[in-house]
Amino acid sequence: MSSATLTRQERIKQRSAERRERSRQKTRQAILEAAIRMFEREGYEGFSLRQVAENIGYTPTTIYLYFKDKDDLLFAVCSQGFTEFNQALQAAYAAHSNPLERLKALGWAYLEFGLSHPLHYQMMFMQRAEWVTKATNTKGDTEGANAYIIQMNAVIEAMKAGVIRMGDPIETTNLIWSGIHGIVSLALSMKGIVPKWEESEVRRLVEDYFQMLTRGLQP
Amino acid sequence: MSSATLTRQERIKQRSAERRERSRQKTRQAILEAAIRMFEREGYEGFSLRQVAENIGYTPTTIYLYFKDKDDLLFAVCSQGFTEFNQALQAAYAAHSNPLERLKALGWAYLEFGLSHPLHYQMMFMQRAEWVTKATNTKGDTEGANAYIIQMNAVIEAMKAGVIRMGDPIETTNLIWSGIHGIVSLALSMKGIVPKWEESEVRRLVEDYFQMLTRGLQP
DNA sequence: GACACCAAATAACACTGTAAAGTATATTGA
DNA sequence: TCAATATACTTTACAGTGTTATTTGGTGTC
Repeated sequence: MSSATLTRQERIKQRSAERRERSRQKTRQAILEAAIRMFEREGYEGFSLRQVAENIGYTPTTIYLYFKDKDDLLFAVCSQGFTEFNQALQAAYAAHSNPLERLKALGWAYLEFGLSHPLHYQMMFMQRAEWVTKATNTKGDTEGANAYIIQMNAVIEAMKAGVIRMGDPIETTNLIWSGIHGIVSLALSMKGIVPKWEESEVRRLVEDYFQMLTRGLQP
Repeated sequence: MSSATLTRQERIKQRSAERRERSRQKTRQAILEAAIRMFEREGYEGFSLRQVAENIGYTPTTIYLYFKDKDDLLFAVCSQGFTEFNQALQAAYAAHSNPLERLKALGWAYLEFGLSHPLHYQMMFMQRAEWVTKATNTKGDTEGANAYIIQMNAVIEAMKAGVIRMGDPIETTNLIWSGIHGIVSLALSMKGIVPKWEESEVRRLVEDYFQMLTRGLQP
C-alpha cells in the first residue's frame, strides 16, 4: 500500500537494502552451519571461534559482525538443538492418543534425542542449562510447542485420565523430567566407562523407571 | 630390622631423603589447597593454573613438578570432593538402622552435598563424571566405603527387609541414583533462573520422589 | 672444595577470545 | 560520471590460557 507512494529511487534503495539483508543472513547462516559442524565434532570444550572462522575462510573477527561473541554463537548452535528437540517431542506426542502411551513415548523420545545428540544434549541440559528458558523465550511464539509445555500437557492429560494421581502439574512434570534427565545425563557421562551404562542397559533402566513411575504415581 | 645393618652415612642419607619427601608433599599439599580455594571461587570453567600459581607465589611451571597437568590437579581437587561426599553418605548410612530410613537419609545427604557444594558437584557428576570410577579406583582400599557401594548396600538391605521389591541391586541402585542426580543437577543448573527450582521446591521434589519410589518399588 | 642433584624460574610456543583501527569494495546522491 | 559514504572484511594487537625445553641457584654428597 505504501509502496505506491515511493519514488523509483526509493524503491530501488529499499530492494537493495533487502538484498543486502538477505546476503547478510546468508553468510550468518553459513557461519552458524560451520559452527554446528564444528561443535558436533569437537564438543563444548573443544569449540573454538578461530577454527570455525578458518573452516569457512573468514578471519576470526568477522564472526563478531554476525554474532555478539562466542557465547552468542554457541547459543545459536544450542538453539538449533532445541528446535530439533522440540520437534522430536512434538512428534512423539502426536503419535499417540492414549495418555499413558504419550507419556512413555515422550520419555523414549527424550532418551533417543540424548543418545543420538550427545554433545548437543550435554550443552543444552548440562553445561548451559540456563539457556533452556532463554531459548524458549527467544524462539518466539511462532515456534509454539516447546518441549516442556508438551511434557506438561501430557502430564495434565494423564492426570485427567486418571492414569496418574492429581497434583501440581509443574511439580509432577519436574519430577518426571528429573528422572529421565538423570538417566540420560548419567548415560552420556558413563558411556564407554562403566559397563552397566551401555545403551541396552540404559533402555532397561528407562523401562524400570516407567514401571516405578506408573505404580508410584497411581491415583 | 634392616636398619641395623646400615652405616651411619646410609642412615643419614635415608632420613634426608625422607625429609625431602615430606617437604615435597607439603608444597604439593599447599598447591592442592590453593587449587581447591581457587576452584571453589571460580568453578570449573574459570579455573586457571596460572592463577593458582600466582596465589601461592609460584611460577606456573612449578605446578608441573607436582602434578602432571591441569587435569591431574583438577582431578585431585575432585578427589577431595569425593572423600567428603563419601563421608557424608557414610554418616547418613550410619545414622539410621531402619532400611527405608537409611535409603531416604542417603537421598537427603546426597541432595545436601549437592546444594552445599554446587561447584564440586557439577565437576564430579556433570562436567567430569568419568572421574567417578577413577576416583574410587585411585583412592585405595583404605578409604573403603565409597558412596556407590554404600547406596547399593542400602538398596540390598531394603530388598531383604521387603521394603522394595527384589531385583538386580546394581540396576535398582542406578535407577534410584539417577532420580536423585536428576533432581540435584537440574536444581543446580536452574537455581536463580527458574523460580520453580528454588531450594524449598527442590526439597519438596525430593519428598515427592521418595513417595513415588516407595510406592513404585513396593514388592 | 668440586661435583651432582634438584627445586624453581625464564623463555618460548601455540593456542584462545576479543577490541580498535585500517582497507578495499560496493552503494549512494549530485 | 564522480565524489562521498556506507558496508564487509582484514590487519594488528592485547591479554590471557596450558605446556615444554632450557637455565639458574642453592643444597647435600663425596
